[in-house]
Amino acid sequence: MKLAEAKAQFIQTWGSLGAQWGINRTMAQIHALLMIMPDPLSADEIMAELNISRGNTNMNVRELINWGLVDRVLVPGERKEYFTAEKDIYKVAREITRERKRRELDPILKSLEQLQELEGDPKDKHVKAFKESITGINRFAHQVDGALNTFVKADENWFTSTLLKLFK
Amino acid sequence: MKLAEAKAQFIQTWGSLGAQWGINRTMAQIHALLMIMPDPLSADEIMAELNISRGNTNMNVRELINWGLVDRVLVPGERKEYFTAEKDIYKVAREITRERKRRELDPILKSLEQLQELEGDPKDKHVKAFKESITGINRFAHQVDGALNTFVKADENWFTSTLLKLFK
DNA sequence: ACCATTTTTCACAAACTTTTGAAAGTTCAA
DNA sequence: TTGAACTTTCAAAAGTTTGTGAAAAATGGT
Repeated sequence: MKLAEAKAQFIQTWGSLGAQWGINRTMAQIHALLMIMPDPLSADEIMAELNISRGNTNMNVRELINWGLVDRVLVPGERKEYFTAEKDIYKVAREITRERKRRELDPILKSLEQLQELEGDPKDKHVKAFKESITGINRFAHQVDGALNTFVKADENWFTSTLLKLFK
Repeated sequence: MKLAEAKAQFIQTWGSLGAQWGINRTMAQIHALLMIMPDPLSADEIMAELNISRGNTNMNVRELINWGLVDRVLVPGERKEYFTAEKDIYKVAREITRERKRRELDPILKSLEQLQELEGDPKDKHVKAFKESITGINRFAHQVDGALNTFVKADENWFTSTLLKLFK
């Protein structure tokens, strides 16, 4: 397989992955492109590589910067802005986890806490079933929250140190 | 908070959660409804509770059955079909994980294996950067695959006892 | 201050997804 | 075999998301 072909396949695979995860396809493709490029790219270069419009490029690059996945790079003596992506996939995974947790899990935890305050006859089987569901989901959500917090805070050696603990 | 209100809030929260995760909103709402109801519901009852059409109900209930999240229940002496959802959230999480892994992670692993076979001058920095990216992502993807497999196969107490200890 | 270059915005168009409801299909008891 | 009860299908409508490109705004060198 040639580089150009492999690049195209990777960009397209990462793109559909993003789409399945509720992330805009173009955003994921720009991210893929920047991850495999050794040097930063300008907006025009991204437009040319992916065949997308200026507006689209601008919007999605900005969103990637919001997520903390892409950085602006200023090349001395150049007016243009360049963009680059974190290449360590573990760091990328942690950034994405942190951001999704904040946007998705945190609001759910809040809603679940509220729902615990349900008043009603505990002998009513509808009330009972509801309370049991919410309690179970809440407990699970807190466990996930704890695990994700640990992952987000973990440093590079987390996996290694975890393995060590396992074998003790 | 009254039961009806709490129910509505839960259904709507679970629904947006689903939407963010690339699952159809109605499908997630039907799932939420069935999780909190003590007894199975018929298609007509689902239609009435959620204010949706017959076709929509049918389509999404079938999809939930495909995912293994909802079961058909036949009530003796009744012609109608009833539907019920698994109420143990850990089982639900495992079903969803198994299904999403199959649909999403497995194809990515395949694509990554292919991309490892890239030929090209190892001194070319583009080739070098690409290979390094793919190798890192591939290693990470395999770790995730392993972790998810363990989770999917786990029994009810695995999450609490093992994972929690690991992360502490 | 001016102008050339670059970035951002935004109204609209295109593509895609979801929902509806009526019609067709199936099932089963009599 | 019939018809009432129920389920499934499907084409069209509604809704949502994404992408475009031209215009406006910002920037920085002279």
